[in-house]
Amino acid sequence: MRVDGGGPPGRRRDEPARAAIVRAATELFLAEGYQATGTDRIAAAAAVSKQTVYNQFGDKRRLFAAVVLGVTATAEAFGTELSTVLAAVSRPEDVKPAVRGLMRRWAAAVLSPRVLAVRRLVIAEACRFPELAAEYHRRAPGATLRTVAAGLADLTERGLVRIEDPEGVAADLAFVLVGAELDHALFHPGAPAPDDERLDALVEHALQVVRPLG
Amino acid sequence: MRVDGGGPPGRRRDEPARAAIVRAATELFLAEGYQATGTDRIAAAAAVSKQTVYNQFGDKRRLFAAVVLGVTATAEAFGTELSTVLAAVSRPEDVKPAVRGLMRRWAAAVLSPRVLAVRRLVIAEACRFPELAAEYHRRAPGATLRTVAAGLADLTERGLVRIEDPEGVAADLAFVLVGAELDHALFHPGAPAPDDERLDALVEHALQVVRPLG
DNA sequence: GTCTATAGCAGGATAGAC
DNA sequence: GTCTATCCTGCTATAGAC
Repeated sequence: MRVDGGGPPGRRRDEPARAAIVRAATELFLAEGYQATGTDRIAAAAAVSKQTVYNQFGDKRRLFAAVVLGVTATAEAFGTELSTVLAAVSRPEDVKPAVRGLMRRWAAAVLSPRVLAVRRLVIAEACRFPELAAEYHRRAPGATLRTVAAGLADLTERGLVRIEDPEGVAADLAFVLVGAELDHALFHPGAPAPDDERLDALVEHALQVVRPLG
Repeated sequence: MRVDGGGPPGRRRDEPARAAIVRAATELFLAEGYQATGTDRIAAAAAVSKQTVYNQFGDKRRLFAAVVLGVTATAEAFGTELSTVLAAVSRPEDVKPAVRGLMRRWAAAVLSPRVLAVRRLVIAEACRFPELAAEYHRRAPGATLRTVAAGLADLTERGLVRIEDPEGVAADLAFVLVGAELDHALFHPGAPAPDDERLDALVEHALQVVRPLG
């Protein structure tokens, strides 16, 4: 068990180096890919020496793991935001607006250029980093899906909606909502993200198709 | 304009070399990825010299393009099969079994290990080969979707079903059918393909969710 | 822990004989 | 067109001084 501040005072000084390396590596990996990004360029972008990278992470694979697991933090933050929104619903007439807003932010997040780039990166290296890919999937898209399912189950328990299979409905909702756009975007990097009108249309369409919420 | 047989007789003899190289490169790219596969290993696997690879394709990028466009042939064959099946439906009571069979084969194809590997490969290189990725998407998943939409429109015109938005229904059908499995499989290489029971369950679920076909 | 310098190796692409 | 042999560049990872 480690207690913050229990170590020598100088120890916290090396965190900026690690953080700078992770930040630089994240941007480069997302832009150029894992294999095409040399440790030289990562070190230069982080303004440290190449050896510092190896001292901090041991090898390039572990740096990659740190990068991938690092970007899941935003997904976790998004998940807690989702559950907060759904937990705040108390009247039946508030369900629909809340779900609408939730889906809109969900779609915008999944289809954002950065999240798409992360998906491409992890999928690209899934064969070489199978456990890492599985862990990313569990932490990011999987966690969001489970959060939405839990929220729907909670709404059902509180009598605000009537959904028998929350996991199934959450999955249907997700893939009717963003499936086509996500599929297209993965193969069209650089294509513009959906604008506000498009996002609204996606939400309306999904609510129309997935009956228990329409 | 080129006429087959118009060239010197010896010309057709170099097609086996090209084909062998494409076959070998396809297997290696799918298994190891584009960047991780050296031209040396491709040449060895094709039982030709490395120089022959460069004589035939100029550089590695063009070989990659030949590989990716080559694997779309099976998708095109699948598309013609789909339209044949739907065009053969003549009685209203034959629609549902035909659609069921179609969806089953569709799901099995999309979730097959080989097609998944192709998806990972093309997505992995989408940033470096944007036009190629777009062309693959147009020829393979896009073409299948358009074929299904055209089939649904044809069934509607012949009064066998009543679908107002064939493109939309085809897309919803596709992503409710395979969206979750596809998403999971892309991040879990080596995971077993869905068995027959699972495929049947996917089909039933999709038919239940997408109303115009249930 | 951090730097400069370098080992060791594999990659894509080419030269030149046949 | 096909082969063998080679060039050169870039990579990951390490050595050794401070």
